[in-house]
Amino acid sequence: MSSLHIYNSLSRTKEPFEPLVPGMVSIYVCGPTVYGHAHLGHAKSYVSFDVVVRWIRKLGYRVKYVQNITDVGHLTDDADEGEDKIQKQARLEKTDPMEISQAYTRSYFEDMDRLGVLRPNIAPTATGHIPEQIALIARLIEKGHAYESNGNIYFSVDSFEGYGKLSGRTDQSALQAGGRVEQRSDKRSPSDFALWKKADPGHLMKWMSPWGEGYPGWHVECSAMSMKYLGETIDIHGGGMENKFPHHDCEIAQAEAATGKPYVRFWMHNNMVTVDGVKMGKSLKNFVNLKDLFTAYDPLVIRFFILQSHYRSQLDFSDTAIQASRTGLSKLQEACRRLLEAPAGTGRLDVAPFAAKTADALNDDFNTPVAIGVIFEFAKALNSALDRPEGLSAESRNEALGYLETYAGEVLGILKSREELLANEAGEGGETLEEVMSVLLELRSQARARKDFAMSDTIRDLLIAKGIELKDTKDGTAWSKKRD
RNA sequence: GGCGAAGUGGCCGAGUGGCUAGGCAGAGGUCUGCAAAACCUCGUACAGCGGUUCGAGUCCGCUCUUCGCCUCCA
Repeated sequence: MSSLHIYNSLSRTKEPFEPLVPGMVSIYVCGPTVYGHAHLGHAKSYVSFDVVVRWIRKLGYRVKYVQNITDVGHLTDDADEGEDKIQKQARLEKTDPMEISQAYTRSYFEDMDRLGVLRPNIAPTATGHIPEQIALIARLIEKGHAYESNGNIYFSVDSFEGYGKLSGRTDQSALQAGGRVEQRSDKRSPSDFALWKKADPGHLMKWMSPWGEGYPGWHVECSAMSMKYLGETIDIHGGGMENKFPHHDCEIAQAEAATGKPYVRFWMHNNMVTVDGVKMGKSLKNFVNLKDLFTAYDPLVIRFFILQSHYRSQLDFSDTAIQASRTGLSKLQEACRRLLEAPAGTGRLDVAPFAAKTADALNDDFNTPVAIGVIFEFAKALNSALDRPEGLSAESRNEALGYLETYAGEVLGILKSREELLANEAGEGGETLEEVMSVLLELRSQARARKDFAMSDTIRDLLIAKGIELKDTKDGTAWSKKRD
C-alpha cells in the first residue's frame, strides 16, 4: 500500500506526509463566521476536511482537530470600513450580537451533524480568546512588527520578510498599482492589516485592551488559537481557497513574526462551490442554504455529491447533478443491504484488491472521487457474486461487509448503518406495517401462483402509488419504501 | 493590471505519457408472467493550433474561453 501524500499549497506540490510529532497530527481548519445559516460551500469545506481527519485517524494517528468559530463580527466592506456583520444581523433580527452568534453556531453544528461531519476536538470561539489575541498583538508590538496608530494596531508588512509567500503576492508595490486597496491615513503602508481596532461609540462587541476599548482583527484569532491549542508549529492548516490571501498570508506573518518558527507545515485549500459556473457566496445572492437543501435531499446524498469531486476542484451545483448522485448512492446502499440480507452460500469474493485501491486513492491527496469509483466497482463485483447461485460464503460476506463499513462507512461516511439499511420503516408503526405488508405480499403471491397477474399487478401498482416498491427475486418478494 | 486554477463523451466527474476511471442519462441483451432490481454489451471524449516523443487527454509553446483571489467570504 502507498503512503499518505498531501498537496501542500505552500510548495504547490504533493509531498509525503509525516507529522512533526510521531503518531500525533495537529490540524487547524478555519471555521465559519456565524451570522447566517450554513450553505453548500460550508458543507464542501467541512465534509472534505472531515474525510481528511477520518482518514488520518484510520491510518492510526491520534488527530487533534481544532476548528474555530468566528463570533466577533468583522466588517462588511474591507479591513477598515463598513459595518460589523454580526452586529448588522443583530440589528436586522432585533436582538444582540451574542444571541446571533450563539444561534447560528448551534445552527451550524446541527447542519454539520446531519451531514455526518464529526465534531472537532476543540471548537474555540474568538470571543473566548480575547486575552490570547491581545497577548499575541503585544508580542508583535514588542518585536517591532506592529504599531499603534489612533488606537488601532496594525501589522507592519514591511517588517516581515516573505509576506505573501503562500498566495504568491510578494511584490507589495505591484499590488497597489491596479488593486482596490486604498491608502488609509493611519496605516504606514497600504498592505498593513489591522490586529486591533478601536471601537466606535456604537460598536457593541468590544473589549478592554492596553490600547483602549476595541476588538480584534479577523486574522489574529486563528493564529492565536491555533498556537494555543496545537503549538507554534502545526502539521496541517486547512481552509477555503478564497482565504489564501489575505487571511492565511496574514496568519503566517503574525505567527512567524512572533515566534520565529514555521507556523504550518502543510497548507490545504479546498475549492469553491459554483452555481452555473459562478462562485456561491454570501455576498452574492446565489447561495444554497443547507437547511433548504435538506428538505429536498437526504444529507447523506449531499455529502456523497460533495465527495464525488476532489476537494481541490470546483464543484458545480445543479439539481440534475445532485439527482444523479442520489440515484448512484442508493445503488450503493442497496448493494450493501442486499449483502446484509443474503443467506450464507459457498462462493468467494476477493476483497483485498479493492481495499488496496481505495486506500491508495485516499493516500493520494484524499482522492475521494477515485475511492468512490472503486467502491462502485466493488458493488458491481458484489452484485455479480450475489447473483450467482452459490452466493457468498460467510467469510467472504464478512470481508465484504468489513470493506464497505470501513471505507464507505467509517472513512467516507456515506453508508447508512446496518439498522438503517435493514429498517423498511423506522419509527412508529413499523411493526404493524411489516405485518400488513406480509399479508399483502402473501395475497399477491397466491394470485401469481394461480396466474392471476391482473390481481398481482394491481397490488403492486397500488403499493407503488403509496411509495412502496416491490422486487420479485428468486428468494421471494422484497419491498422497500421509496425514499428520496 | 497582478497572482492562481481550469477547459474531458448528453450531464456530473477522475486521470501518474502507452493499459477500462466511475456515476447519471440513453441503446441493445440476460433473467422475470410482466415489471423492478441486478448483471452483460455499446459511445471512436479529451478547447484550438503547433512542438517534443516510437507513442500525449497527460510534457512544452502560442491562441481562444471560463473561473477564483487581489474587499467580508468555506
